[in-house]
Parts: sequence; structure tokens; C-alpha cells
Amino acid sequence: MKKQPEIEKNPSTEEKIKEAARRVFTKKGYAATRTRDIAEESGFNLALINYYFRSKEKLFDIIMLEHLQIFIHSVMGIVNDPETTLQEKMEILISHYIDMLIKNPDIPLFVLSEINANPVKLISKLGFNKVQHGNIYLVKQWKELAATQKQLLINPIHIIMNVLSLTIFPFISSPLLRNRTGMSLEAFNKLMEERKKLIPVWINVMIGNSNTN
Amino acid sequence: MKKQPEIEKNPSTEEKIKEAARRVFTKKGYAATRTRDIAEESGFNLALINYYFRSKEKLFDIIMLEHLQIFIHSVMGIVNDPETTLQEKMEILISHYIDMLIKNPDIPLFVLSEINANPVKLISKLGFNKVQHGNIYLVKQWKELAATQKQLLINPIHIIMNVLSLTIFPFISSPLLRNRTGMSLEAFNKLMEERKKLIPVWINVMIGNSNTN
DNA sequence: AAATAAATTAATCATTTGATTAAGCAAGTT
DNA sequence: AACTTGCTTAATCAAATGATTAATTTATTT
Repeated sequence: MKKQPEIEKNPSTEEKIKEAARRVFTKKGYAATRTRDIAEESGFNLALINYYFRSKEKLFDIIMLEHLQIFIHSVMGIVNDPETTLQEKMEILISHYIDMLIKNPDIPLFVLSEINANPVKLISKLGFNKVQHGNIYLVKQWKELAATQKQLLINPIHIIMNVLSLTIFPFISSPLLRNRTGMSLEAFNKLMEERKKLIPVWINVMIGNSNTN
Repeated sequence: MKKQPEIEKNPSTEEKIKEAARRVFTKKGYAATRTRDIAEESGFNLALINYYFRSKEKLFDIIMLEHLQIFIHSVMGIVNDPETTLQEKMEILISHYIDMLIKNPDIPLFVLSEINANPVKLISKLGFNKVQHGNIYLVKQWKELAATQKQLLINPIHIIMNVLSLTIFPFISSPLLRNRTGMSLEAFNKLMEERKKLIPVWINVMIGNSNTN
């Protein structure tokens, strides 16, 4: 029986397999992915993926964890930054997200599908359930803002939902949208670039702040 | 070799299998669904599902076609109605959609995942690519509106995207959101009910029409 | 150079899975 | 009662699939 390599002498092969797995898993999802697909995509023998990662599931967990970190932690970093204003948070978040999504358009559908398929395992087991909702700095700032406003403000969860919806959903529906309108990928990405500026404006007018920076 | 039944004597069994298939496929997706899952869910023998539907794929196509009709055609009906104003279209569409999504929260992720997995087959083969983008009545109305406005209006595709994003995305991200905030399904649905009124208001202020009916 | 360890492959295994077959049953028809 | 037809099941098949094994090649150490 072979041992797992203790020291990473040549990261190349292991990394190539991981990259191949990332592409295949992200494109097709866990259930539709065959270990042989990953072998073929990586250019290595099937047995090698088990040699390095023990099982399909373990490899998947690694890929998923990486995606979740991109998908969640980066947001939390921005949303939780005490140095930036609400306004800035939003602009940074949206711009950052759209850049990331233009590069990795398959991530949201992949992550949300797999969470839907296996919520318990993916949310609790992969241990990013530390962040407490109440502690998020953005929520505090929102409450402060709400205290100064005369009019009753809506549940801040709506605003968070709106930011994420307006930013992420277009990428999720892109295959359908592009097919039905005949839009090219370039044209789509151009639209998404436009949204970097549009979404913050929209969110502002939603909140009732007409200050269009 | 058995023949397919020409006349539907007892719709009960076939319909029960279809309903079971709808539940399992919609929840787990095509690739993760085993024909045995459908058999078990329906309470019938495995062979029966092939007796009635010939194959897993044919059964899936039937389920998917039904979902696509809910997901697309109903929208097109509303969006293409010459009798309603832009304002009314939007309100009807959103309210109708949210009702449907509260009842069937898994449909959007299911449909979009499967389209992503197999765009060619699902979009072109299932023949709902008849509707021409330019012919949509909403687009005409938007152009008319744009002609009367002084300020330059944004690409109407953004507005369509926004309506769909704000309406559908919360349901797609619901498992993640609910888990992270500890929100109950009832509380979530209540939020979605709120959005029936909020989204049209938001869209209006985005367009620059402060007429909050 | 010999010996040891790590990387890689071809072949194979055991299970799962979509599908079929053949037989039994229920209901109506002749 | 015998016959036909549609419905249902248990048993089975063949291919796909995740994983392992044993052998081979390559690299590293002594």
C-alpha cells in the first residue's frame, strides 16, 4: 500500500490535478463529474487522483472549500471592515464581485447548487459558521443610519439580498439569457462592467439617498 | 417486449411516478437522481418507471419541459400582453412569480443548473426558442417611454435583469441565507411577501419614476 | 552504483446503476 | 371458461464508475 507523500516535492502534478478537478467540478457539479473526467482533463492516470487525494469526495471538499472562501470570506472581509463607510463597502463589494465573476462565471451556480444538494455537510462541516450575523459591521452601520433617518427603514436583509441579487444573478442566468437574446459573451461582460457603477446608484435610490457620488 | 400504453386507462400510477420524479429531479438534479430513487419515492417498482417512460432521460425531459413552461412561458405571457402598462406588467409579473416561488422554491436553481449543464439540448431541442426578443411588447413599451424621457435611459435588458434578479435570486440563495442567519422558512417567506410590494417600488425609483402608486 | 522512496500506469475489483426480461396478476371480452 | 390486454413485480444484465493493487518508471539518498 502506498503512502501519501508527506513532503510536497513536486507541486506540479498534484496542482494540475486539482486545477483539472476545479474546472470539471465547477462546470458539471459533483454528481455529474466522473473521476475519469478529472483524469482525462488533467492528462494523468485515473489512479493518480486517488493516490493524491484518496477519493473523489475528498478532492471535491478541497475544491469546494476554496470556492466557499472566495464566495463568502471575501465578502465578510469587506462587509466587516470598520474603516469604510456603508457607501464604500457597497461599491467595493460590487466591483470586486463583478471582477471575480467575470473571471469565474460558473462559481455561483456551482456553490449554490452544491449547498442546496448537501446543506448540512457543506455549511456546518466546512466550518465557516463562525461569523455571527449580529457582529457584522455593516449591520451596525445600518442601524446607526436608521437611527438618524426619520422614515422607517426596511429590513437591512433586503438590501443585502438586493446587492447580491443584482450582482450575482445575471451570471447565473447568463447561459439562458445569452442564448435567448443571441448576446455574445463580450457583450454580456460589458453589461456587467456597466453594472459596477449602476448597482450602487440603484441601491442608493432604493435606500432613499439620491447622492449619486 | 411491452408496448407503451396507447390509451390512458388509469392515470393514477403514471401520474404518481411523474410526481415522484418531479420531486426527486427538482431536489437533486438529473445527475444525482437514481431511477431507484424515483421508484422508491413513488412507491412502485423500478421497472415501472421504464415501462411508462422508456428511460430516465425521457422522463426527465417531460419534467423539465413542464418546469420550463412555468419558468419562461408564463413570463412571456405577461411581458407580451399589449393590454397592460409597463407598470402593471411589472407588478403582475413579480407578484405572480413570488407566489409561484414560495410554492416551488427549488425550481429556479434546478432549471438554471440543468440549462447550464446542457444548454444546447434544453434550449434548442425543447423548442421554446420561437419568441423573438425584438417582438416582446415590453421592449416596445420601453422604447416608447424612452422616447418621451429627456434623460438617456439605460439598456432595458438591465431592468429585466433587475426584476428577475430581485425576485428569483433570494430563493436560490435561501438555503445559504437561512442557515447563516438562522431564519425560519416562515420568516423567509414573509420577507418574500414583503418584496412583492417593494420590488416594483425599487424598480420605479431605478427608472427615475418616483410615482410609488 | 546500489538502495530506497516517490510518482505513475495498466489491469482489475466490487458496487452502483440504467435498463430489460420473463413471469404473475387483475380486469375486461368473447 | 378461455382469451386478450394492460399493469406490476422479482430477477437479471451489461455498462459505468469509484477505488485498489501490483508492477514499472523516475528521482533521491547513501
